[in-house]
Amino acid sequence: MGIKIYNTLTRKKEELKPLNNKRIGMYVCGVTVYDLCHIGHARSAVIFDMIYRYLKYRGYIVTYVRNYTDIDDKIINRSIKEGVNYREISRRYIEEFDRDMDKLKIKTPDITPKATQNIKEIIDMVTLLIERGYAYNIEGDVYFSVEKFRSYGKLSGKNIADLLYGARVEIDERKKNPLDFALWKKSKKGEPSWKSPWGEGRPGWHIECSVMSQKYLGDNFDIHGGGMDLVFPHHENEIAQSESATGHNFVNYWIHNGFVNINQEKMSKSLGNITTIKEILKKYHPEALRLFLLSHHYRSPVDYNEKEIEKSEATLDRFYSFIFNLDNIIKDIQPPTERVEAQTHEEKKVYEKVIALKEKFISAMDDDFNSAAAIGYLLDTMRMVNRYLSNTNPSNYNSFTFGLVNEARAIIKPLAEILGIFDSSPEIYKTEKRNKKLSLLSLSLEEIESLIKERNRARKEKDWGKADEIREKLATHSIILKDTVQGTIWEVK
RNA sequence: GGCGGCAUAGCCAAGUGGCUAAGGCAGAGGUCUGCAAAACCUUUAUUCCCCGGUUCGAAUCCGGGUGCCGCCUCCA
Repeated sequence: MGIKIYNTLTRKKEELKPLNNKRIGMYVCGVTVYDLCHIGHARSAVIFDMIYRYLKYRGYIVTYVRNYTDIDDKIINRSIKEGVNYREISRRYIEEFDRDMDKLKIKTPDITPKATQNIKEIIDMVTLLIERGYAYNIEGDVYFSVEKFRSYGKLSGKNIADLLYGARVEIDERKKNPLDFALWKKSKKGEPSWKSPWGEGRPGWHIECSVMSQKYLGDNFDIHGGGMDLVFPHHENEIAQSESATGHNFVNYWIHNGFVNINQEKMSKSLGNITTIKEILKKYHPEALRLFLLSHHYRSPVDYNEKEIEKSEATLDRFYSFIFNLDNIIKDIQPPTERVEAQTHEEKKVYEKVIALKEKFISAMDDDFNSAAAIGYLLDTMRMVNRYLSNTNPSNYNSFTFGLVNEARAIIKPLAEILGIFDSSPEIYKTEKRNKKLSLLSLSLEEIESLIKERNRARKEKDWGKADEIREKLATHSIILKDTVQGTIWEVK
């Protein structure tokens, strides 16, 4: 059994059958670069990054295209507001986007085209659509005629009559149908514009994705993705444009990710609850955000709040402690050359659990990328190994123990890499997390360390009162102390 | 008005016809510790919004009800 994908077009889970054997073309709508990216963008990026990584893990050769919409009303509005060229706005926010993606460990897609670099191709497709009778020019504005495309509405499950009935669209008397959408917009004075057969203007929003996907992936390709909200009208319009232009089927599998709410409310400018990636990463480790997002099925709506991401952070801590323990156990040991058979009932149980992880993980991911279930299996395995280790006296560790630990590490590592979490070394993770938290504190590193020294002097003299006093003082600054055999270590809560 | 989705423990969440209803957080008990913390172990839903039906068997399928949400306007 291969990978099954929920296809928005058919509303069913379907087995993935690529057009070209092991090759897969995947296009995901990127961002309009007019502002900082928020957690909703992060979700889409993380989800499709996970899908991209997983498809590659399963042996597919994926060509992943994600565009930048770098010309649009919103960009123009912002440039007018700030009194700078629109290119300055798009350049700035592309940079910000790339920085966010980098921090979230999003793999860079194979191709990241920009709309403004494809103006010639856009004009060509609009010309073709006019020639074929699907589009018409009115005083320099070119519209797509939805009535000409027979299956308009097939992706979103709507039809033209229903859409018109409840429509809140502005009526433009010049359009043949109120639902007709712009392929090319005549530019106003001072706006960015390109020469075209219809006069100076710029592309509409939908046409760029039709053009860029076709250019890099061909007339018909495998996967097209984006946020749930893009189903209508954006993706519906893409289908209309592309299928009208080529005369045949456009995309085989449509994948859409669910939305992120903030404290049970929809994110919106008017509510003032837009939570940017930047803001979140100031306080929390990027892997905590990834884990939070991937712990929910990609199609479900997700409610973001600080309590939830702190839970994810706690899980991450636990996981890295686990890896740290494993690493310590096998640190000074030569890896066993022969697999040692499990002897006791308990050994057999834990060994089977470890060996079964990979298959379970894959079967969860094969089933419409169920990363939440996959993470569950990972944590379940972790608990089983911990149980075995806690029931075994370190002095009784034998070649089975070392073999088991080795095997567990070898199985977990590549699976964690698919999710982009549990992927770092425990030391790096700890340092990154500590530095992040420390930057939010009023205490400096030196102050903390000198207080710890003072406390340890008091402890030596068994002055518990003073020692506890210092510990509490640090606690009020969110510094948690742990007295271990190796000495006192500290962490920022 | 049209189209679509969701409802599983205190909370988050997987599971869509049959093995003990994953996993996480919080709670309780324990190991460790000067006391803690962290880490680790154990434990926590006879039941899946309600009512009816199909079936040998339903959280899962069907019908009805209730509640929540999304899209139809720029939006990831």
